Amino acid sequence: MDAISPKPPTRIQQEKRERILEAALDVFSAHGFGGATLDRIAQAAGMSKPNLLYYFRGKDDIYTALIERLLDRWLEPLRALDPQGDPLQEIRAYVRRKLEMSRDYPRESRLFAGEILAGAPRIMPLLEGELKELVDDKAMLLERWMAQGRLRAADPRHLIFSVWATTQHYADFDAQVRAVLGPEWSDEERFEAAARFLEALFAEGLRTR
Amino acid sequence: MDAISPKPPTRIQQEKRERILEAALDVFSAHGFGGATLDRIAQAAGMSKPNLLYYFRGKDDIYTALIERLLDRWLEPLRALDPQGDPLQEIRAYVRRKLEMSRDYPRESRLFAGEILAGAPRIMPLLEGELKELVDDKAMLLERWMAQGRLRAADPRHLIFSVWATTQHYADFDAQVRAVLGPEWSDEERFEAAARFLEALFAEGLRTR
DNA sequence: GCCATTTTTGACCAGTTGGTTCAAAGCGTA
DNA sequence: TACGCTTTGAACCAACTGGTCAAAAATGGC
Repeated sequence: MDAISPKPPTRIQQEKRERILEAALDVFSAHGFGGATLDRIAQAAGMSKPNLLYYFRGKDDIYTALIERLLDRWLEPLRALDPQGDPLQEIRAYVRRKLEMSRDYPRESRLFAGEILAGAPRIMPLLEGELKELVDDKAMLLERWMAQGRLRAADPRHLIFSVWATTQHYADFDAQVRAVLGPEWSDEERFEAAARFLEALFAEGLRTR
Repeated sequence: MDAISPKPPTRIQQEKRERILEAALDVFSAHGFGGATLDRIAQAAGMSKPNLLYYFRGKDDIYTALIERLLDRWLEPLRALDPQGDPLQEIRAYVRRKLEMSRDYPRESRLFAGEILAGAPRIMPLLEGELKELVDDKAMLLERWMAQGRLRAADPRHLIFSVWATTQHYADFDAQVRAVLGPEWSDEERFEAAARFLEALFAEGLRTR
């Protein structure tokens, strides 16, 4: 008897769960939790609804599985902030990595944004635990850099917020960004212009004179 | 016969519509369009559902009425950017006003964010029209200031995006901000710290050396 | 090829949703 | 008081929702 893992998932189970999560990411990120339906997710995954419910207990189960899997990847860029590196270069690299994530994983960003927008009812413990600890840790690092005069003195947590806000904006508010810029900008041009602007803003805004 | 306005709305009609919109703002901003129900809005407005539907044609009608009414107030701070003023002071004031709106009208901000997040299906024409025109206009003003050397050269549209993103973050992602900062910050302290940080970031980031 | 297990599906269900019906109840005005 | 118009709510409806069930199909070890 194996109490911990009575039945190791088969290859087909993993594949199907993966296909479902991929489809659910599409649907949830486009319509929100309330606007998404199991039928739609099942159709997008190319299977029947009962079949989908054979692999997941229900709508909430799929949703939470998606979000939990997300958080790790989402925090990776902040984790990579290196205490040994040059402060301004580290922040610049952080901004760039975060912006790349908005470009490469916009659906994930929107899913996350929708959850927070609704008050984060399903992941509040994660935010108050794992996320807060990481931010507290990196805030201390930033404060150290500021005390050493290698970075302009400023509230480190609000600095982190502003990086999140500015970079995720290009995924979460993509519709607005496109509408305002007009159709004459390609995806690459938009990304490059945003990267240039944000790197300069933070570099100049945080450089000690 | 009055073709334009065959029946001027009575005082009671205006009051009831107002009460409904107020209640709908509560419900829509908290649960999103899909998650909101007419019953809930009717209950929040203190009336029966058929009564509510006597004043509005349907769920969409309420939602669009809310959003359209919003846009004007939302753009006011950007409109107030004064060509005669001092560039850095104008931007600083713009950031402060926008942040005050996040503090004073968080439900409106979240409603708007939800709409954009879903791809702005109902207000895309407004974004491509009114909003784009205003941004184009103010971008020219910023470019003029930059050409005069009164502001660091940078992409003016992405500058506007970054002001939107950083300030609205405190309304739209309020749940996350609170979770990360912890309970020991009062609303005023949070707002003051955010204002200080953002004003400094943009002032230093855009100042010519 | 046989059998137990896993995977898939069509049919179905109870609850909720946006929206309607219609008759009763206000309400201003003469 | 009597008349028309506005306002209200109980009951109702069709469509859709998340979720179930039992039986069929596919799979895999022997």
